[in-house]
Amino acid sequence: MANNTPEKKEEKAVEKTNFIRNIIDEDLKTGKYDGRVHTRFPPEPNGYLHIGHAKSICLNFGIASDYNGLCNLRFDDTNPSKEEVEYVESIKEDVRWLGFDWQDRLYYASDYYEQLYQYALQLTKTGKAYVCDLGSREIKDYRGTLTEPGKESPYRNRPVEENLDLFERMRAGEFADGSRVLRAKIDMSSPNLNMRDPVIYRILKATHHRTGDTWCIYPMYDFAHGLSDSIEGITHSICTLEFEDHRPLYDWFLDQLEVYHPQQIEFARLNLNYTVMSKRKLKELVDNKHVSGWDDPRMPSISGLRRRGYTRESIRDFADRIGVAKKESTVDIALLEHCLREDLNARAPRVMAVLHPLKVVITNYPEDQVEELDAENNPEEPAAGTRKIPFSREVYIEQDDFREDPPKKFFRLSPGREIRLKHAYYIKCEKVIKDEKTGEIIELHCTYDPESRGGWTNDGRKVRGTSHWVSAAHAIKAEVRLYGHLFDRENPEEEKDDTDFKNFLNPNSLEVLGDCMVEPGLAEIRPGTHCQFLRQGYFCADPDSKPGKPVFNRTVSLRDSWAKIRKKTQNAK
RNA sequence: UGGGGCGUCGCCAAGCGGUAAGGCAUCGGUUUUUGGAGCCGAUAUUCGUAGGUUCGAAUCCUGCCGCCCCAGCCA
Repeated sequence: MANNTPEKKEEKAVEKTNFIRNIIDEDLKTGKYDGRVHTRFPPEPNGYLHIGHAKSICLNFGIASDYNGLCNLRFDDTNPSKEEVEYVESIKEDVRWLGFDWQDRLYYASDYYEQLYQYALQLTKTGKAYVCDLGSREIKDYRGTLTEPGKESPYRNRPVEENLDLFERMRAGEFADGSRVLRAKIDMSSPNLNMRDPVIYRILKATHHRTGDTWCIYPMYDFAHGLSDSIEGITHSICTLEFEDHRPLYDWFLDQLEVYHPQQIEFARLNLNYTVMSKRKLKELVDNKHVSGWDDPRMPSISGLRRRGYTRESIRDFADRIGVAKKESTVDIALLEHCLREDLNARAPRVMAVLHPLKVVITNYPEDQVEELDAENNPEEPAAGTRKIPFSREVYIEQDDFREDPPKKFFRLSPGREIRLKHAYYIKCEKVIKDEKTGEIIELHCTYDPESRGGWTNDGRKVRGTSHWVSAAHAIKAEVRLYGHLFDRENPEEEKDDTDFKNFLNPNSLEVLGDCMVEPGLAEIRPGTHCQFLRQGYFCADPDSKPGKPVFNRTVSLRDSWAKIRKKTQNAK
C-alpha cells in the first residue's frame, strides 16, 4: 500500500509518452473526435493470448483509462473454421486476470453480420462490388505480382441486378463452398495488392460458435474489421504493423459507405528473445505435445505465465516499460524477469526450502530437543510479521552450500569453517561423512554455538555465510519444477529459412526435483500462492499440489552473484 | 525490379531546429542475519551512411545502404 502513493503513479504516467499518445493529444487539441477516446482490443478466438497480446491489451485499456475514455473487448470472429468457444472463454479470463474491465462492452464481429451484409449489399447496389465466379487459384493468377499489375476478372462488369441476385443466393446457400465470392471493385493495377479487387465475402458452410448455421457466407476480416470499429464508434483503432497496407482498403470501405471513420494507428508487435510469439507456433507446440498445454509454465501465453507465477502487476509494468513504437524490436526477457522480481521482492513471503538436501547432524545439540524459532516473513515489509519454524538436531542444507575444497571467494560451509543458519544458530563443520564406496558426501557433522540463537552474537564475530535449512524431522517433501528458456536460441525464428523453429527447443527447459524439503508451513499451500524460497528464487504453488504434497514452479531465480563470480573465474581459467 | 514501413548505447526507448532523458543488461564501490534487496557511481562528443540547408541538425532536404511487411476465398 505504502508503495502505491498517487505520487508514484503520477511519476509513471509522466513516463508514458509515445507516438500514439502524441497523436491522441493532437486529436484532443483539434477536437477531432469531440474529445472522445474510444479504443478496443480485437482478438480472434483461435488460440490463447500471449504476452504480445498483453502489450496490446495494456495499450488499449491503458490509453482509455488515462484519457477517461472507453475500451471495448471485441472478438473478430469471422472465420468459424478456426474459432472455438474455449478460446473466447480463455481470452476473457486472461483480460480480466490482467485487471481490465470492458464493463458492458463485450462485442463480437458476428454481432454485426446482418449489418455487414447490408453494407455489402449497398456496395453491390452502387456498383462497387461484384460476384466473381473465378476459383481461388484463378483469382490468385489474375491478381498479378508485386511488380506486375493484375488482370480484371471476366465477371467484373456483371450488371448490378445479376450481382444482387447472385449475392442473395450465396447467402441462401444455393452455391457450394468456394464456387463464388463477393469482391470489391477497386483497381486491379493498384501497387497495393490489397486494393486489387479484394474478396469481401466467401461461402463457408461451417457452423459458427455463436451464430450456428444461420450463415453460410462470412465476411473477410478486411471487410469486417474496419466496419466493426466504425459501428462501435472507435476513435483510435490501434493494430500491428502488418495492417498498415490494409488501411487504404479500410478507408475505401468507409468512404464508399459514407460511415463514421475511425483512425487506424499501427505499432510494432512485441517479440521476446528465447521464445516464439505467434499463436500458430504456440499452438503447434501444444498440438505436438512439446509442452503440456497452453498453460505450460514455459509458454509465453498469459495462462502459462500465470501458472508459472508471474503477477499481473509485473506484466503490466513490463508493458509500460517496453514502450510503443513502430520499430520492430525484440525485448530482452531479462526485463520481464526484472519486473517480476521487483514486484515479488516487495510482496512474496520468504520461506525456507532445500532443493538438493544434504543432511547435517549437530552433534552437540540435545537429542530430543525441538525449538520454535522466529523467522521474519519479509524483510522488505515488516508488517508481514514473523512465523515460527522448528529447529532440531538434524537439519538439511543445500548441497551447494558445502564444499570440501572451497574455491576462492567461497564463504559458505567447509571443513573447519563456520556459517550461520538463517534465523537459527552458527554452526561449524567438524567432520564430513562419505560413502565408503562412492566417496559421495552423505552427511556433515557440525557443532553449534548456543550463544548464537537467532543467528547473531554480539561478540563481533564475522560470519560471512548464511544458509537456509529445514529441520529434518519436520520438513515436508515437495516436488519442485525448475524452468529454463523454452528455446536455446535467442531468436528461434531468425535462423535459416528452412530450419524448423522446433529444432531449437531447449531440451533442458524443464527439470523436476522430486525430493525437495520445505518448511512444514507449506504443507497445504494454496495453488497460485507466491513465495520466495530464501536465497533461491520466487516460486509459486502449482495446481498439481495435493495436501501434504505441494508442487512448486520456479517462477524466476534470484539474481545470483556467486554464480557470476564462479562463471567468471571459470572462464578466466 | 512495385507498394508500404523502419533505422538513436549490447536490448528497449524519449527526443519533433538550440547542442543526446530513462529503463534493462554490464562493470565498479557500499551495505546486508537472503552472495537477494537497497544505496552510490561508470558506460553514445554522437543519432545507418554521404552530402546539402542553417549561426546551429538526431531533428529539415537529397542520394545511398540495411532491415521488415504485402501476391489467403487467414487474421
